[in-house]
Amino acid sequence: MNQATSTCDRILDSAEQLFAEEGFHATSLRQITQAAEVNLAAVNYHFGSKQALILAVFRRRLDALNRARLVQLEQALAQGKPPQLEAVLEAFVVPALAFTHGSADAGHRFMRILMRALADRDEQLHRALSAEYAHVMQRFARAIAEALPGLHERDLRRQLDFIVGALTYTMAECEVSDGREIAADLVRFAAAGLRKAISSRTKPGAVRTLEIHP
Amino acid sequence: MNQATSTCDRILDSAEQLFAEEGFHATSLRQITQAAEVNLAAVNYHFGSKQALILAVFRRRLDALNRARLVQLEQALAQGKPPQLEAVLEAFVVPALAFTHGSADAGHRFMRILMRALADRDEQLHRALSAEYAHVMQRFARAIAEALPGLHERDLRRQLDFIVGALTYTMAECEVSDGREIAADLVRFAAAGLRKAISSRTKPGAVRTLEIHP
DNA sequence: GTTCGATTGAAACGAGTGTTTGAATGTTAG
DNA sequence: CTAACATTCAAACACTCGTTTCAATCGAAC
Repeated sequence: MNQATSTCDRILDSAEQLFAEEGFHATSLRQITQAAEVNLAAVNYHFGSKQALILAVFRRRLDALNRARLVQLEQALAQGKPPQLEAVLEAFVVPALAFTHGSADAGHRFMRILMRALADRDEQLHRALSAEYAHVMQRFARAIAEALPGLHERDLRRQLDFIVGALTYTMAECEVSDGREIAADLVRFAAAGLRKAISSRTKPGAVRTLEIHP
Repeated sequence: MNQATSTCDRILDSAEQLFAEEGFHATSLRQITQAAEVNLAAVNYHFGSKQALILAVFRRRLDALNRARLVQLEQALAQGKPPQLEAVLEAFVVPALAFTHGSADAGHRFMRILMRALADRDEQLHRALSAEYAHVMQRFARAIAEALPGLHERDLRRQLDFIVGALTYTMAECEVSDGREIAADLVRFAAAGLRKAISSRTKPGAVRTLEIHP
């Protein structure tokens, strides 16, 4: 509203960076406002409280990330009647490393924040996370169920947790430059795991199975 | 040294529980000492500092966990010349939910702490974690390489990260009672992913592949 | 120019933090 | 018993935290 970047945005940028580096509780408002070159009281004036700032930092990126995921998912669904499993998984994984709005490693930073939030037991933050994610996860679960008929929804939900865990941990831990390669590996890894889940679940006694991956 | 549980142990128990529920930075020494019914100064007397207490909480469980993993891995390796992939993965996954020394959900609690530590950027804690884990991970990587000849070590390391992420996230997030079932699913999931990785990497152009799971 | 609302600024508030201190207490060996 | 040591205790230390307050400043509408 005034200069190159508004006070609100400068606070959000600095908070995002410091939260990723130090954590939510370990980062003080004085660190944030000093890095953002704004007054200490600006945080409580614009956001109300530190907790509200944390949520705001979250929503800004998570909205964009999940929107990008859904867009790519629609593209995948539009291409084939029974959607290609790999295309669905790519729609979930690839935007996680490509949605960087600002600097090049903003995605990496945010993944670190996301992992902190998942590890955190903060109720309010957890509920806000679920609210953002529940719709998206359900949409992807449905798409995967279409691509892999025969997989029970209850099992599917757990497999999705595996993928979320692997994605979040790996993206937060590894080098930024390897992002694309990691995503490709994870898609392959997850696709194989999902296909095995269906064949094992439908025939639990069969140890010798045969799979064809088109 | 004196009663049913020593001061040190009571501090470690209370700290572990509170760290899992609230996080490292969000938990104060006064909360811990009050829950443990010991004097505030006891922490600094017995452990030196809060940071040292965090490391102590960690080492106590992680040592036992990784020791149990290696024992089960040796059993798996002793059974077959080329080790069974599923047996190797079980040796990594199952102890994570079975190593509970004290109360029934101690393992669940510790997984939450472990996830916090992985998310945390604290250098000292991270180095301590690597020191505990590096040896174990290398041992498992070698075992998996034996079970799956043809898989490059560089790729294997990344697949292991996927498994660690999936295990930590799922164990920390889900119900305690589902532990055994989750472990079985994760082993199946990971085994399929690893087998696909080797076949995809050796023949990168081949989209139509065939797999037999003995 | 004046008025009014929104924003920024410097300073203080009260509460909570990890840590230290020094005396009191318990425990063991000579 | 007593000396020496390890442990516990209550109190205080110096500091940082998130939040609040109130005056100063800005920007437009009248």
